Amino acid sequence: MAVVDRRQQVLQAATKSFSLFGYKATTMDQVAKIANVGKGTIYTFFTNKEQLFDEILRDMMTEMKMIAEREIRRDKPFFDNLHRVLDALLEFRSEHELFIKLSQENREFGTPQAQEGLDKIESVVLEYIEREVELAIRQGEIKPCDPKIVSVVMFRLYIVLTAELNKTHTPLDKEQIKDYFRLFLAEGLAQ
Amino acid sequence: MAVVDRRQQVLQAATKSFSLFGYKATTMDQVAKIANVGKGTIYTFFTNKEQLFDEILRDMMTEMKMIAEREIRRDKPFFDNLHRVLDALLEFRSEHELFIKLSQENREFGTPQAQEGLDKIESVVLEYIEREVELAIRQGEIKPCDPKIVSVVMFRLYIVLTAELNKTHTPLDKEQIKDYFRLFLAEGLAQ
DNA sequence: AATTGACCGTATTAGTAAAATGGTCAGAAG
DNA sequence: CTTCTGACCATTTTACTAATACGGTCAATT
Repeated sequence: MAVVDRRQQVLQAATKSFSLFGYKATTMDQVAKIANVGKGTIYTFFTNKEQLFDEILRDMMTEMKMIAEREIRRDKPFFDNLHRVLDALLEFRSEHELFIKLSQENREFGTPQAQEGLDKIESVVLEYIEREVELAIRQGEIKPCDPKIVSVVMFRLYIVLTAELNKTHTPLDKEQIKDYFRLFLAEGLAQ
Repeated sequence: MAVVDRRQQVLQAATKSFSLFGYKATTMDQVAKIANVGKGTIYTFFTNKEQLFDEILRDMMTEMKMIAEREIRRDKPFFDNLHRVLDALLEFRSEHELFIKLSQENREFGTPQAQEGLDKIESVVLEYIEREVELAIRQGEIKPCDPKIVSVVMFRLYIVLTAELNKTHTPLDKEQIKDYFRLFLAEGLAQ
């Protein structure tokens, strides 16, 4: 069995366990067991638990970035691109599971590593959105505004529509999420 | 000293303590001391700590409702009223202090009573916004949409602009908050 | 050379005694 | 008699300690 395979096995097992049980409740013994690997093997690829977690987050963000890049057409309007990226991201439930589990762990236990992980994801996503918003402003596609504020609002709107709303409301389907994104961000409520 | 005065003293002292230290860190001995009252006196007006807390929340919500009612002119447009109410509410820092302390307590310690209190406030506010949004839809002032979703989004937008943003951004002043409220809710970003 | 799991020191949890807190009420104050 | 109070009680929370679990290592094994 090649080296890459074992490394990948560990990575997959850890991703599964972090998504299922969160950071704290995931033990290295457990990861080794799921990966069908001796515990020591993990430490030939990753210096420690935190670094393993970090690598998973990095991979997740890389994949999300790839999804976004793949959907963005520079010749198309900003809101077209936004909806296409949104659409593609909404298909990737696996990324969301880890994100949602970390949110939950952070709320319930306040695990610092969960908080740090979420902050890292958020800052990367916000940076990305911010650059796109800046571009859209320069190209006159959207009104002049502070990209920092707009990116935060867009991100929170995404969280509200995909996750928070589900506590009191039946979950929205993909089309509804996109419709409300358009309503609030593009058109506004006013008749 | 009249009965009402003592009751009011207790209420004021408790509000102060809850706002300053949160629910859990507020002891009945402390409230009695601040109010210059024997501990037993508190229990002549309030059955227990939770009920005292509840009454304070109720008072707070009543005052917020009064502020809203005072600003709403039924003959004026929806967004006019929205901005006037927002403006008036943003002036009342005292209400916000308790709200912000409870948010913090909930995040840091997960005190159940803090969570319950916040939920209560949220549900009352959401109900209020929902009714207003329904009315605005019926009068054709805003586009047809689910009032439940719109009220949640409006509430979260308020939280983001007044509180969450301050972690990474210099706090917005009242005018900026109103501007962004208009931008996202009324007009939309699209040129 | 790559892999492993028993092993080590430290961090977390469970268990318990001590302290603090919510709530009561007999008696003091008016 | 009515109002108010703080010492008192039962229960919860905290501080301390012993037991367990965990992250990480490395000599032995494949």
